[in-house]
Amino acid sequence: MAIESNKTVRLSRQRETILAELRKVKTHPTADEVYDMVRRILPRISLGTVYRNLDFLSSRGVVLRLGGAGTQKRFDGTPEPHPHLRCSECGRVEDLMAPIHLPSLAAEEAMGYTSLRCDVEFVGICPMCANSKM
Amino acid sequence: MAIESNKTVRLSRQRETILAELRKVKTHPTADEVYDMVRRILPRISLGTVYRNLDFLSSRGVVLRLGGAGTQKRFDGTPEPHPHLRCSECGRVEDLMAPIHLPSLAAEEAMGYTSLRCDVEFVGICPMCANSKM
DNA sequence: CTGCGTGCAAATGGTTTGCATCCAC
DNA sequence: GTGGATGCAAACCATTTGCACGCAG
Repeated sequence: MAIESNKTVRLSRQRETILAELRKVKTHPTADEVYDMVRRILPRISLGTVYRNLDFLSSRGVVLRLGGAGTQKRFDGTPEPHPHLRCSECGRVEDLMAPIHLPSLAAEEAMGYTSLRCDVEFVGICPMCANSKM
Repeated sequence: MAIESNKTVRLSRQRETILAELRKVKTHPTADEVYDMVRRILPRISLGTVYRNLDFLSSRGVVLRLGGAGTQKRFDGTPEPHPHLRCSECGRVEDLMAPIHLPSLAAEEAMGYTSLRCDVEFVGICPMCANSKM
């Protein structure tokens, strides 16, 4: 789980395609959705490979793995942390357009934690779900 | 999934105990850990009941369900949103002591979302994990 | 050539659910 | 007495993993 940079990194067609597809969209797809997107290009790719590469890419900071409130994890082709807007009903996640002042922590407030980054997520009900609820 | 307040709410020994135990600790236990805590008092309680009640309580806003970056969900006996500190290695979650200015969103920035709340989570490596890594 | 990456399928593990029974109101 | 809540166990479903083969370097 630690950072190991001493292995040869290979650029397979699968890995390449997964990253390209993820960067192509502005949504924040689940692994399953990435699988669907990539399968249109590489029909024989397996879901396991998608998971492995999404893991690989996010552990290197190339993409962002969004933990979030829902069950499934979602992935973001933009590696810089930025605030998200999540619908608690349908689980959809989008980028927040309004610029937000990201809170940061002084060293003496971090309680000894290192490599700190900050996740900000606004959770609410999206217009579509608000409609279908009444 | 919508808010329904027209049903009789019953206070079972199990529900009562789960809430009491959750409020008793300052940690943010997983459902499994809550199960262990409550089982010391009600040995015959089932894990399913714990999940059902944690669900029930968090859907009513009595406790907080922390989505977070890890796999398992964690629960917080304090219902008011407040920033958390999560270790990316061991998954432990604690409250952030330093007061943080919680970002908020003006209506015109919310992109039509309603019932907005803001989750802020600092993710880093806790002192214990930092040690055992080298 | 080497060994990292893949496809496939089975295994895992947290969470949910169906059903008969129980008990709070 | 009645219907919400429980215990138990099976079902779910996203994610992970073992293994033999394939291909990038």
